[in-house]
This record gives sequence, C-alpha cells and structure tokens, in this order.
Amino acid sequence: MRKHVDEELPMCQEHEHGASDVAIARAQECLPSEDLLCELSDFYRIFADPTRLKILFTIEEPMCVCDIARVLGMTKSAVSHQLKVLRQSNLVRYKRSGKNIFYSLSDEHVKVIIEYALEHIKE
Amino acid sequence: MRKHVDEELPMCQEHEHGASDVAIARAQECLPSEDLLCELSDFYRIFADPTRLKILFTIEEPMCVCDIARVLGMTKSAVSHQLKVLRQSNLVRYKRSGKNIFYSLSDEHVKVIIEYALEHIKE
DNA sequence: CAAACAGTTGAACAAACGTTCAACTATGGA
DNA sequence: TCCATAGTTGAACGTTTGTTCAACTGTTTG
Repeated sequence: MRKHVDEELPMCQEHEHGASDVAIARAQECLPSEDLLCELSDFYRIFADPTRLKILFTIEEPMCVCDIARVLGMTKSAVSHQLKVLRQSNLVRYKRSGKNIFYSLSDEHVKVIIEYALEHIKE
Repeated sequence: MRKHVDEELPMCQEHEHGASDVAIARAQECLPSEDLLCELSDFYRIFADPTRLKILFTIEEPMCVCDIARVLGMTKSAVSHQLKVLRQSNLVRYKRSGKNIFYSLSDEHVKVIIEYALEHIKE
C-alpha cells in the first residue's frame, strides 16, 4: 500500500494520482495547530462586520454609547451588543463618567491593523 | 432645538446629555464611506474561517485540490467551495496540469497579512 | 467511445450572526 | 424618593455561512 518516497519530490506529479501519504503527512505537520487557526479566524471575524468597524473608527475619539449610536444612526441596543463583542476581544476600553460610559480603543495596535487593511483594499 | 456649539468642545460632557448635533455630524463625516467599510469587512470575512486559513497555509506549496482535501481531511467539494471564495477575492492563483488543478497564493502580500495577525494573537 | 479520476456546482440543511424588542440595572437630578 | 436618561441583556427573528450530497464538466487512458 505504502509507496516508495523520494525525499525531494514535489507535492503532486502528473504521473501519479496525487502526493504520497508521507508528503501529505508532512504538509499536515507544517500547518499551525487547530487551536491557533481558530484563534486567528476568530480574530479576523471581529473585523468582518461593518458596524464593528464603524464603531472602531468612531471611538478613535473616546465617546459614550449614546453618541456612538447617534453617529451610526443605530439603536443603543445594537451598538451595545457589538461593543460587548469588542470588549470580550479586548479591542476597546471603557470608563464610566456619571451616567455615561465612554468607550475608546484599547491600544494603538488596533488602529495599525485597520489602516494596514485599508491600504490593501485601495490597491 | 439647536444648541450653542463651542468649537473645541470634546464629544461628550458630564453636564450635557450628549454631544451637540454639529459634533455628531462632524464625527459622521470623519468615518470612511459605507462602501469602503463594506469592502473592508468583506476582506476580513475571508480570513474569518479556519478552513480557508488552512487552505492558505497549505498552498504556500502549490497543491492540487485532491491533495489539499487529503491534507485537511475534508471532501474535495468542501475544499472547492472555499477555493471559489478565495478565487473570487483574488487571493489564489490556479493552473491546470493534466487532470489536476494546482492552487497557489496569488502574491506574497497574503502571507504578510496572515503572519502579521499571527504575531498579534501570540501576545 | 467508455471508464476512471479531478474538480465544480447548486440545492438543502444546520449552525452562527446581527438587529430588534422588551425588560432590566444604574446613575444623577428634582 | 421618584423620574428621566444611559446602558446592558436575553429571546426572537430573519439572514448569512459552511458542509454535505448528488449531479455535472473536463481530462487522461485503455
């Protein structure tokens, strides 16, 4: 069942019906772990919604939920639900001041990631 | 209805019930356009799935669909559906060679984006 | 041409997602 | 204390998403 394996063989060749079992196993080992890949996709998923992106751009200037909702033309509830997602991902800080709670970006890192992708899109 | 507006007032103050209409309007103008924000979130959404990430990592070495499916332990159909998404986003190239179609990353840019996020996660 | 294999596609299905609605907590002013 | 406002939360709802299945196209080989 197991075929002879040439060490330097490319993955897939015309004269075979696919790569050897050993080559496949080696490719599997090169993959990042399932856990890391899920963390990574979870991370990207946060930025995969226009509302959350709007919120992140809006709170470059710290702002309360009420005003974020006004800027975005959305209900406070909808905004709050998305802020919860951003909070759980440690992308935003918040600080109560009287009746208001002011949200802001948790660090500059977030800005950099967004700006970088903006550059990529504009090409 | 409209309040007096102090030019240098921060967004939201304790003695008011929120920012002025003018301040809100200004914040709205600072936001990237709806179209751009949707492009941006669409872009992130592509990376927001573990299967697509696995495919991208796997085809750092060009590989045919059959072998990608073996590496990931998935059906050719499932892989093909995700390859379609990656194709439509111009993230992958493909080239027929006999019965096989070899997929590879369309440019180095993609690698950079992924590696960058990997760094971010590991912190 | 027919058989075998590589790959794609559309419909169906379940799971995940984002918004709405209503009910709730919490703070400040009267 | 009572009321108004700020914000959060959970359930419900419709939409989107990823995988499966079956049918399909396309290429090579006999």
